[in-house]
Amino acid sequence: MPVSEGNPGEDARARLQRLHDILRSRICLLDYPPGTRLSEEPLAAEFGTSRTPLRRALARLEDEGLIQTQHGVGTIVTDVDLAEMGRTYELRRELAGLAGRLSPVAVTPDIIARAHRFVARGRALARTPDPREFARLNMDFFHFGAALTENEALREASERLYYRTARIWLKSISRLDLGDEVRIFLTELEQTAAAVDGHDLLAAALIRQAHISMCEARLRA
Amino acid sequence: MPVSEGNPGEDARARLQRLHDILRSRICLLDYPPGTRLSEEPLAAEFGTSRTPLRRALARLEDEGLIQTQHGVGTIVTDVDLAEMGRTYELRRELAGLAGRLSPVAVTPDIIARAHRFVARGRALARTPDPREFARLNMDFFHFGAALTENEALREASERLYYRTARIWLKSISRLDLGDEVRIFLTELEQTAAAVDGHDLLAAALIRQAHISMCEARLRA
DNA sequence: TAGGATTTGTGCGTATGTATT
DNA sequence: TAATACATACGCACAAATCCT
Repeated sequence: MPVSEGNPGEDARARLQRLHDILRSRICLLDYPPGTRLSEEPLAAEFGTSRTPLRRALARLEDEGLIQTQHGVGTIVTDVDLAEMGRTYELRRELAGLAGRLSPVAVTPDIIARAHRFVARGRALARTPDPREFARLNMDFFHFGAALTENEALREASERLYYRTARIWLKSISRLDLGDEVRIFLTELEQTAAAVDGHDLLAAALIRQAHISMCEARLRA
Repeated sequence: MPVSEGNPGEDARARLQRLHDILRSRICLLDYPPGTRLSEEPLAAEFGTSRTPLRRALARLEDEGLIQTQHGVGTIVTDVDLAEMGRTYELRRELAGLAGRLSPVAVTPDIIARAHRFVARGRALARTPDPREFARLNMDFFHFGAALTENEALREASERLYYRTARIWLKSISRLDLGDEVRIFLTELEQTAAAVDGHDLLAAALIRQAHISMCEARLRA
Protein backbone atom coordinates (compact mmCIF):
# COMPACT_ATOMS: atom_id res chain seq x y z
CA MET A 1 0.00 0.00 0.00
CA PRO A 2 2.37 2.72 -1.17
CA VAL A 3 1.48 6.27 -0.25
CA SER A 4 4.42 7.76 -2.02
CA GLU A 5 2.63 10.63 -3.66
CA GLY A 6 0.62 13.51 -2.30
CA ASN A 7 -3.06 13.93 -2.93
CA PRO A 8 -3.52 17.10 -5.03
CA GLY A 9 -6.36 19.32 -3.98
CA GLU A 10 -6.43 17.75 -0.54
CA ASP A 11 -7.40 19.93 2.38
CA ALA A 12 -4.89 20.38 5.20
CA ARG A 13 -7.32 18.84 7.67
CA ALA A 14 -7.97 15.86 5.42
CA ARG A 15 -4.27 15.28 4.93
CA LEU A 16 -3.64 15.43 8.66
CA GLN A 17 -6.34 12.83 9.17
CA ARG A 18 -4.86 10.67 6.40
CA LEU A 19 -1.29 10.77 7.69
CA HIS A 20 -2.45 10.18 11.24
CA ASP A 21 -4.64 7.21 10.34
CA ILE A 22 -1.99 5.60 8.15
CA LEU A 23 0.71 5.93 10.79
CA ARG A 24 -1.63 4.72 13.52
CA SER A 25 -2.51 1.66 11.48
CA ARG A 26 1.13 0.88 10.84
CA ILE A 27 1.90 1.16 14.53
CA CYS A 28 -1.02 -1.03 15.54
CA LEU A 29 -0.42 -3.64 12.83
CA LEU A 30 3.20 -3.81 14.00
CA ASP A 31 4.64 -2.53 10.74
CA TYR A 32 6.35 -0.27 13.26
CA PRO A 33 6.77 -2.48 16.32
CA PRO A 34 7.39 -0.90 19.74
CA GLY A 35 10.85 0.64 19.86
CA THR A 36 10.95 1.50 16.16
CA ARG A 37 12.50 4.85 15.37
CA LEU A 38 10.43 6.93 12.99
CA SER A 39 12.44 9.61 11.20
CA GLU A 40 10.63 12.73 10.16
CA GLU A 41 12.50 13.43 6.96
CA PRO A 42 12.01 10.02 5.25
CA LEU A 43 8.36 9.88 6.31
CA ALA A 44 7.75 13.37 5.01
CA ALA A 45 9.37 12.37 1.73
CA GLU A 46 7.20 9.27 1.50
CA PHE A 47 4.03 11.30 1.93
CA GLY A 48 5.21 14.00 -0.43
CA THR A 49 5.16 16.83 2.12
CA SER A 50 7.67 18.77 4.13
CA ARG A 51 8.36 17.97 7.75
CA THR A 52 5.85 20.52 9.05
CA PRO A 53 2.56 18.74 8.24
CA LEU A 54 4.09 15.40 9.13
CA ARG A 55 5.09 16.75 12.53
CA ARG A 56 1.49 17.82 13.07
CA ALA A 57 0.43 14.17 12.65
CA LEU A 58 3.23 12.95 14.91
CA ALA A 59 2.13 15.47 17.53
CA ARG A 60 -1.32 13.92 17.63
CA LEU A 61 0.11 10.43 17.86
CA GLU A 62 2.28 11.57 20.75
CA ASP A 63 -0.72 13.06 22.55
CA GLU A 64 -2.43 9.70 22.08
CA GLY A 65 0.51 7.94 23.66
CA LEU A 66 1.50 5.88 20.62
CA ILE A 67 4.90 7.49 20.08
CA GLN A 68 7.32 9.56 22.08
CA THR A 69 9.69 12.17 20.69
CA GLN A 70 12.91 13.27 22.31
CA HIS A 71 14.98 16.20 21.24
CA GLY A 72 18.19 15.07 19.62
CA VAL A 73 17.28 11.39 19.83
CA GLY A 74 14.31 10.61 17.64
CA THR A 75 10.71 9.53 17.58
CA ILE A 76 10.16 6.13 19.13
CA VAL A 77 7.09 3.89 19.03
CA THR A 78 6.02 3.31 22.62
CA ASP A 79 5.42 0.01 24.33
CA VAL A 80 2.79 -0.66 26.98
CA ASP A 81 3.63 -2.40 30.20
CA LEU A 82 1.40 -5.13 31.51
CA ALA A 83 0.05 -3.12 34.45
CA GLU A 84 -1.09 -0.22 32.30
CA MET A 85 -2.58 -2.64 29.81
CA GLY A 86 -4.68 -4.20 32.56
CA ARG A 87 -6.11 -0.85 33.60
CA THR A 88 -6.81 0.14 30.04
CA TYR A 89 -8.56 -3.15 29.32
CA GLU A 90 -10.71 -2.70 32.41
CA LEU A 91 -11.89 0.64 31.12
CA ARG A 92 -12.37 -0.64 27.58
CA ARG A 93 -14.55 -3.39 28.97
CA GLU A 94 -16.76 -0.95 30.85
CA LEU A 95 -17.06 1.42 27.89
CA ALA A 96 -18.06 -1.49 25.67
CA GLY A 97 -20.90 -2.19 28.06
CA LEU A 98 -21.97 1.44 28.02
CA ALA A 99 -22.27 1.36 24.24
CA GLY A 100 -25.33 -0.84 24.66
CA ARG A 101 -26.98 1.44 27.18
CA LEU A 102 -26.04 4.96 26.08
CA SER A 103 -27.82 6.08 22.93
CA PRO A 104 -27.71 2.88 20.88
CA VAL A 105 -28.48 3.50 17.22
CA ALA A 106 -31.56 2.14 15.48
CA VAL A 107 -30.75 -1.20 13.88
CA THR A 108 -31.08 -0.95 10.11
CA PRO A 109 -30.92 -3.68 7.43
CA ASP A 110 -27.54 -2.27 6.51
CA ILE A 111 -26.19 -2.83 10.00
CA ILE A 112 -27.50 -6.40 9.98
CA ALA A 113 -25.89 -7.02 6.61
CA ARG A 114 -22.58 -5.67 7.83
CA ALA A 115 -22.69 -7.88 10.91
CA HIS A 116 -23.14 -10.94 8.73
CA ARG A 117 -20.36 -9.85 6.43
CA PHE A 118 -18.08 -9.90 9.46
CA VAL A 119 -19.15 -13.49 10.13
CA ALA A 120 -18.27 -14.37 6.54
CA ARG A 121 -14.88 -12.72 6.86
CA GLY A 122 -14.32 -14.53 10.15
CA ARG A 123 -15.09 -17.89 8.57
CA ALA A 124 -12.71 -17.18 5.72
CA LEU A 125 -10.05 -16.27 8.23
CA ALA A 126 -10.68 -19.48 10.19
CA ARG A 127 -9.89 -21.48 7.05
CA THR A 128 -6.54 -19.75 6.52
CA PRO A 129 -5.46 -18.09 9.76
CA ASP A 130 -3.09 -15.15 9.36
CA PRO A 131 -2.04 -12.80 12.19
CA ARG A 132 -2.11 -9.63 10.14
CA GLU A 133 -5.44 -10.36 8.51
CA PHE A 134 -6.75 -11.23 11.97
CA ALA A 135 -5.60 -7.88 13.29
CA ARG A 136 -7.19 -6.06 10.37
CA LEU A 137 -10.52 -7.84 10.87
CA ASN A 138 -10.39 -7.10 14.58
CA MET A 139 -9.80 -3.41 13.86
CA ASP A 140 -12.65 -3.25 11.35
CA PHE A 141 -14.95 -4.99 13.78
CA PHE A 142 -14.04 -2.52 16.49
CA HIS A 143 -15.13 0.34 14.26
CA PHE A 144 -18.36 -1.49 13.51
CA GLY A 145 -19.05 -1.83 17.22
CA ALA A 146 -18.23 1.81 17.88
CA ALA A 147 -20.75 2.85 15.23
CA LEU A 148 -23.53 1.18 17.22
CA THR A 149 -23.80 4.11 19.62
CA GLU A 150 -24.72 7.66 18.76
CA ASN A 151 -22.75 8.97 21.72
CA GLU A 152 -19.81 10.58 19.99
CA ALA A 153 -17.87 11.15 23.19
CA LEU A 154 -18.14 7.44 23.95
CA ARG A 155 -16.97 6.52 20.46
CA GLU A 156 -13.99 8.84 20.73
CA ALA A 157 -12.92 7.58 24.13
CA SER A 158 -13.31 3.95 23.07
CA GLU A 159 -11.26 4.52 19.95
CA ARG A 160 -8.45 6.13 21.89
CA LEU A 161 -8.31 3.18 24.25
CA TYR A 162 -8.59 0.60 21.51
CA TYR A 163 -5.62 1.94 19.59
CA ARG A 164 -3.69 2.31 22.80
CA THR A 165 -3.84 -1.46 23.43
CA ALA A 166 -4.34 -3.00 19.99
CA ARG A 167 -0.66 -3.60 19.34
CA ILE A 168 -0.16 -5.38 22.66
CA TRP A 169 -2.82 -7.82 21.63
CA LEU A 170 -1.26 -8.47 18.22
CA LYS A 171 2.20 -8.83 19.77
CA SER A 172 0.88 -11.51 22.11
CA ILE A 173 -0.89 -13.44 19.40
CA SER A 174 2.35 -15.23 18.57
CA ARG A 175 2.55 -16.50 22.16
CA LEU A 176 -0.99 -17.83 22.00
CA ASP A 177 -2.50 -20.34 19.63
CA LEU A 178 -3.57 -18.44 16.54
CA GLY A 179 -6.15 -21.06 15.54
CA ASP A 180 -7.78 -20.95 18.97
CA GLU A 181 -7.90 -17.16 18.96
CA VAL A 182 -9.47 -17.08 15.52
CA ARG A 183 -12.13 -19.58 16.56
CA ILE A 184 -12.93 -17.60 19.71
CA PHE A 185 -13.19 -14.42 17.70
CA LEU A 186 -15.43 -16.10 15.13
CA THR A 187 -17.74 -17.09 17.97
CA GLU A 188 -17.91 -13.45 19.05
CA LEU A 189 -18.75 -12.40 15.51
CA GLU A 190 -21.51 -15.00 15.25
CA GLN A 191 -22.97 -14.11 18.64
CA THR A 192 -22.91 -10.44 17.74
CA ALA A 193 -24.65 -11.08 14.43
CA ALA A 194 -27.36 -13.03 16.24
CA ALA A 195 -27.86 -10.18 18.71
CA VAL A 196 -28.01 -7.62 15.91
CA ASP A 197 -30.53 -9.82 14.08
CA GLY A 198 -32.74 -9.47 17.13
CA HIS A 199 -32.21 -5.69 17.21
CA ASP A 200 -30.67 -6.22 20.63
CA LEU A 201 -27.68 -3.90 20.87
CA LEU A 202 -27.54 -4.29 24.63
CA ALA A 203 -26.85 -7.97 24.10
CA ALA A 204 -24.26 -7.15 21.46
CA ALA A 205 -22.53 -4.84 23.91
CA LEU A 206 -22.58 -7.43 26.67
CA ILE A 207 -21.07 -10.00 24.33
CA ARG A 208 -18.28 -7.61 23.46
CA GLN A 209 -17.78 -6.79 27.11
CA ALA A 210 -17.45 -10.49 27.95
CA HIS A 211 -14.97 -11.12 25.17
CA ILE A 212 -12.81 -8.16 26.13
CA SER A 213 -12.71 -9.51 29.66
CA MET A 214 -11.79 -13.03 28.53
CA CYS A 215 -9.24 -11.76 26.05
CA GLU A 216 -7.50 -9.76 28.73
CA ALA A 217 -7.39 -12.86 30.96
CA ARG A 218 -5.76 -14.90 28.17
CA LEU A 219 -3.21 -12.15 27.56
CA ARG A 220 -2.35 -12.03 31.22
CA ALA A 221 -1.71 -15.79 31.37
CA MET B 1 -1.84 36.31 36.19
CA PRO B 2 0.62 37.62 33.57
CA VAL B 3 2.71 35.04 31.78
CA SER B 4 4.56 37.59 29.76
CA GLU B 5 8.02 36.14 30.03
CA GLY B 6 9.47 32.78 29.08
CA ASN B 7 10.78 30.34 31.61
CA PRO B 8 14.54 29.95 31.04
CA GLY B 9 15.87 26.43 31.20
CA GLU B 10 12.41 25.04 30.59
CA ASP B 11 12.11 21.81 28.65
CA ALA B 12 10.13 21.86 25.41
CA ARG B 13 7.72 19.28 26.80
CA ALA B 14 7.22 21.26 30.01
CA ARG B 15 6.56 24.43 28.06
CA LEU B 16 4.01 22.70 25.86
CA GLN B 17 2.23 21.46 28.96
CA ARG B 18 2.35 24.94 30.48
CA LEU B 19 0.99 26.75 27.42
CA HIS B 20 -1.68 24.11 26.93
CA ASP B 21 -2.86 24.18 30.53
CA ILE B 22 -2.93 27.98 30.68
CA LEU B 23 -4.91 28.29 27.46
CA ARG B 24 -7.26 25.50 28.50
CA SER B 25 -7.95 27.23 31.79
CA ARG B 26 -8.64 30.52 30.06
CA ILE B 27 -11.06 28.84 27.69
CA CYS B 28 -12.87 27.00 30.46
CA LEU B 29 -13.01 30.01 32.80
CA LEU B 30 -14.50 32.02 29.92
CA ASP B 31 -11.59 34.44 29.69
CA TYR B 32 -11.93 33.33 26.07
CA PRO B 33 -15.68 32.75 25.64
CA PRO B 34 -16.95 30.62 22.75
CA GLY B 35 -16.44 32.42 19.46
CA THR B 36 -13.34 34.29 20.59
CA ARG B 37 -10.63 34.54 17.96
CA LEU B 38 -7.19 33.63 19.28
CA SER B 39 -4.38 35.07 17.19
CA GLU B 40 -1.14 33.18 17.11
CA GLU B 41 1.24 36.11 16.93
CA PRO B 42 0.04 38.05 20.01
CA LEU B 43 -0.22 34.85 22.05
CA ALA B 44 3.27 33.78 21.05
CA ALA B 45 4.54 37.22 22.05
CA GLU B 46 2.79 36.99 25.41
CA PHE B 47 4.44 33.66 26.18
CA GLY B 48 7.81 34.80 24.90
CA THR B 49 8.10 32.22 22.13
CA SER B 50 7.79 32.15 18.41
CA ARG B 51 4.63 30.91 16.75
CA THR B 52 5.94 27.37 16.33
CA PRO B 53 5.73 26.15 19.94
CA LEU B 54 2.49 28.02 20.44
CA ARG B 55 0.99 26.26 17.44
CA ARG B 56 1.94 22.94 19.01
CA ALA B 57 -0.22 23.83 22.02
CA LEU B 58 -3.07 25.02 19.81
CA ALA B 59 -2.88 21.73 17.90
CA ARG B 60 -3.50 19.79 21.10
CA LEU B 61 -6.39 22.04 22.03
CA GLU B 62 -7.89 21.49 18.59
CA ASP B 63 -7.56 17.72 18.95
CA GLU B 64 -9.38 18.07 22.26
CA GLY B 65 -12.18 19.95 20.58
CA LEU B 66 -11.75 23.22 22.47
CA ILE B 67 -10.75 25.34 19.48
CA GLN B 68 -11.01 25.10 15.73
CA THR B 69 -8.58 26.58 13.26
CA GLN B 70 -9.45 27.52 9.71
CA HIS B 71 -6.92 28.46 7.11
CA GLY B 72 -7.20 32.13 6.27
CA VAL B 73 -9.79 32.84 8.94
CA GLY B 74 -8.38 32.29 12.37
CA THR B 75 -8.48 30.16 15.49
CA ILE B 76 -11.89 30.19 17.12
CA VAL B 77 -12.96 28.92 20.53
CA THR B 78 -15.65 26.31 19.95
CA ASP B 79 -19.07 26.18 21.48
CA VAL B 80 -20.93 23.02 22.47
CA ASP B 81 -24.48 22.42 21.42
CA LEU B 82 -27.00 21.12 23.91
CA ALA B 83 -27.35 17.68 22.32
CA GLU B 84 -23.64 16.96 22.40
CA MET B 85 -23.45 18.25 25.93
CA GLY B 86 -26.11 15.77 27.02
CA ARG B 87 -24.18 12.84 25.58
CA THR B 88 -20.95 14.01 27.11
CA TYR B 89 -22.56 14.45 30.50
CA GLU B 90 -24.00 10.93 30.29
CA LEU B 91 -20.54 9.54 29.76
CA ARG B 92 -18.99 11.74 32.44
CA ARG B 93 -21.57 10.45 34.86
CA GLU B 94 -20.74 6.82 34.09
CA LEU B 95 -17.00 7.40 34.29
CA ALA B 96 -17.43 9.08 37.66
CA GLY B 97 -19.10 5.92 38.90
CA LEU B 98 -16.30 3.76 37.54
CA ALA B 99 -13.76 5.75 39.52
CA GLY B 100 -15.14 4.17 42.66
CA ARG B 101 -14.96 0.64 41.32
CA LEU B 102 -11.84 0.59 39.16
CA SER B 103 -8.59 0.69 41.16
CA PRO B 104 -9.52 3.19 43.87
CA VAL B 105 -6.48 4.52 45.69
CA ALA B 106 -5.79 3.84 49.36
CA VAL B 107 -7.24 6.62 51.48
CA THR B 108 -4.45 8.46 53.30
CA PRO B 109 -4.63 11.17 55.95
CA ASP B 110 -3.52 13.61 53.27
CA ILE B 111 -6.52 12.76 51.11
CA ILE B 112 -8.85 13.23 54.05
CA ALA B 113 -7.26 16.58 54.86
CA ARG B 114 -7.63 17.72 51.27
CA ALA B 115 -11.30 16.72 51.23
CA HIS B 116 -11.94 18.85 54.29
CA ARG B 117 -10.03 21.75 52.83
CA PHE B 118 -12.48 21.67 49.94
CA VAL B 119 -15.34 21.90 52.41
CA ALA B 120 -13.69 24.94 53.96
CA ARG B 121 -13.24 26.57 50.56
CA GLY B 122 -16.86 25.76 49.74
CA ARG B 123 -18.09 27.43 52.92
CA ALA B 124 -16.01 30.51 52.21
CA LEU B 125 -17.48 30.62 48.73
CA ALA B 126 -21.01 30.29 50.11
CA ARG B 127 -20.44 33.45 52.17
CA THR B 128 -19.33 35.48 49.14
CA PRO B 129 -20.53 33.73 45.96
CA ASP B 130 -18.52 34.53 42.83
CA PRO B 131 -18.89 32.78 39.47
CA ARG B 132 -15.23 32.67 38.63
CA GLU B 133 -14.12 31.48 42.07
CA PHE B 134 -16.91 28.89 41.88
CA ALA B 135 -15.56 27.64 38.56
CA ARG B 136 -12.03 27.48 39.91
CA LEU B 137 -13.12 25.49 42.96
CA ASN B 138 -15.13 23.16 40.76
CA MET B 139 -12.09 22.57 38.57
CA ASP B 140 -9.82 21.90 41.53
CA PHE B 141 -12.37 19.51 43.00
CA PHE B 142 -12.57 17.66 39.72
CA HIS B 143 -8.82 17.05 39.82
CA PHE B 144 -9.13 15.86 43.42
CA GLY B 145 -11.78 13.36 42.38
CA ALA B 146 -9.74 12.14 39.42
CA ALA B 147 -6.81 11.47 41.74
CA LEU B 148 -8.94 8.97 43.69
CA THR B 149 -8.43 6.25 41.09
CA GLU B 150 -5.13 4.73 40.06
CA ASN B 151 -6.51 3.93 36.61
CA GLU B 152 -4.63 6.41 34.49
CA ALA B 153 -6.69 5.74 31.37
CA LEU B 154 -9.83 6.55 33.34
CA ARG B 155 -8.30 9.74 34.68
CA GLU B 156 -7.27 10.84 31.21
CA ALA B 157 -10.65 10.13 29.64
CA SER B 158 -12.49 11.88 32.49
CA GLU B 159 -10.27 14.92 32.20
CA ARG B 160 -10.88 15.21 28.46
CA LEU B 161 -14.61 15.09 29.00
CA TYR B 162 -14.56 17.48 31.93
CA TYR B 163 -12.76 20.20 30.03
CA ARG B 164 -14.98 19.60 27.06
CA THR B 165 -18.10 20.59 29.03
CA ALA B 166 -16.79 22.81 31.83
CA ARG B 167 -17.39 26.08 30.00
CA ILE B 168 -20.99 25.20 29.17
CA TRP B 169 -21.62 24.84 32.84
CA LEU B 170 -20.02 28.18 33.71
CA LYS B 171 -21.85 29.90 30.87
CA SER B 172 -25.16 28.65 32.24
CA ILE B 173 -24.46 29.69 35.79
CA SER B 174 -25.70 33.17 35.02
CA ARG B 175 -29.06 31.72 33.99
CA LEU B 176 -29.35 29.77 37.21
CA ASP B 177 -29.30 31.04 40.77
CA LEU B 178 -25.68 31.33 41.80
CA GLY B 179 -26.48 31.05 45.50
CA ASP B 180 -28.46 27.88 44.98
CA GLU B 181 -25.72 26.32 42.91
CA VAL B 182 -23.08 27.15 45.47
CA ARG B 183 -25.17 25.60 48.25
CA ILE B 184 -25.75 22.44 46.22
CA PHE B 185 -22.06 22.19 45.46
CA LEU B 186 -21.19 22.72 49.12
CA THR B 187 -23.47 19.80 49.97
CA GLU B 188 -21.56 17.64 47.49
CA LEU B 189 -18.28 18.67 49.08
CA GLU B 190 -19.54 17.83 52.54
CA GLN B 191 -20.97 14.49 51.49
CA THR B 192 -17.73 13.63 49.75
CA ALA B 193 -15.67 14.54 52.79
CA ALA B 194 -17.88 12.29 54.92
CA ALA B 195 -17.43 9.41 52.49
CA VAL B 196 -13.67 9.92 52.40
CA ASP B 197 -13.62 10.02 56.21
CA GLY B 198 -15.09 6.53 56.12
CA HIS B 199 -12.50 5.40 53.54
CA ASP B 200 -15.45 4.74 51.24
CA LEU B 201 -14.40 5.86 47.77
CA LEU B 202 -17.25 3.93 46.19
CA ALA B 203 -19.65 6.16 48.08
CA ALA B 204 -17.67 9.22 47.05
CA ALA B 205 -17.94 8.17 43.42
CA LEU B 206 -21.68 7.55 43.70
CA ILE B 207 -22.17 10.97 45.24
CA ARG B 208 -20.29 12.56 42.37
CA GLN B 209 -22.27 10.50 39.89
CA ALA B 210 -25.54 11.67 41.40
CA HIS B 211 -24.49 15.31 41.35
CA ILE B 212 -23.35 15.17 37.75
CA SER B 213 -26.73 13.72 36.85
CA MET B 214 -28.64 16.40 38.76
CA CYS B 215 -26.43 19.17 37.45
CA GLU B 216 -27.09 18.10 33.89
CA ALA B 217 -30.84 18.09 34.58
CA ARG B 218 -30.68 21.65 35.94
CA LEU B 219 -28.68 22.79 32.91
CA ARG B 220 -31.22 21.25 30.58
CA ALA B 221 -34.10 23.06 32.28
C1' DT C 1 37.39 13.42 26.55
C1' DA C 2 36.36 15.62 22.30
C1' DG C 3 34.26 16.11 18.06
C1' DG C 4 31.38 14.93 14.29
C1' DA C 5 27.00 12.88 12.69
C1' DT C 6 22.24 12.68 13.26
C1' DT C 7 17.82 13.97 15.04
C1' DT C 8 14.20 16.85 16.72
C1' DG C 9 13.00 21.83 18.06
C1' DT C 10 12.67 26.71 16.70
C1' DG C 11 12.13 31.02 14.09
C1' DC C 12 10.95 33.33 10.17
C1' DG C 13 9.88 34.43 5.37
C1' DT C 14 6.55 33.21 2.11
C1' DA C 15 2.40 30.82 0.14
C1' DT C 16 -2.34 30.31 0.35
C1' DG C 17 -6.96 30.89 1.73
C1' DT C 18 -10.82 34.05 3.39
C1' DA C 19 -13.45 38.17 4.18
C1' DT C 20 -14.26 42.85 3.28
C1' DT C 21 -14.48 47.03 0.70
C1' DT D 1 -15.45 41.93 -9.68
C1' DA D 2 -10.99 43.12 -8.20
C1' DA D 3 -7.95 44.61 -4.77
C1' DT D 4 -6.47 44.79 -0.16
C1' DA D 5 -5.83 43.20 4.49
C1' DC D 6 -5.01 39.65 7.51
C1' DA D 7 -5.10 35.00 9.18
C1' DT D 8 -3.21 30.30 9.25
C1' DA D 9 -0.27 26.70 6.61
C1' DC D 10 4.01 25.57 4.79
C1' DG D 11 9.00 24.89 3.81
C1' DC D 12 13.50 25.73 4.85
C1' DA D 13 17.64 27.04 7.32
C1' DC D 14 19.60 26.91 11.62
C1' DA D 15 19.87 25.92 16.79
C1' DA D 16 20.14 22.59 20.31
C1' DA D 17 20.41 18.01 22.17
C1' DT D 18 22.07 13.41 22.04
C1' DC D 19 24.87 9.52 20.64
C1' DC D 20 28.81 7.21 18.95
C1' DT D 21 33.47 6.89 17.69
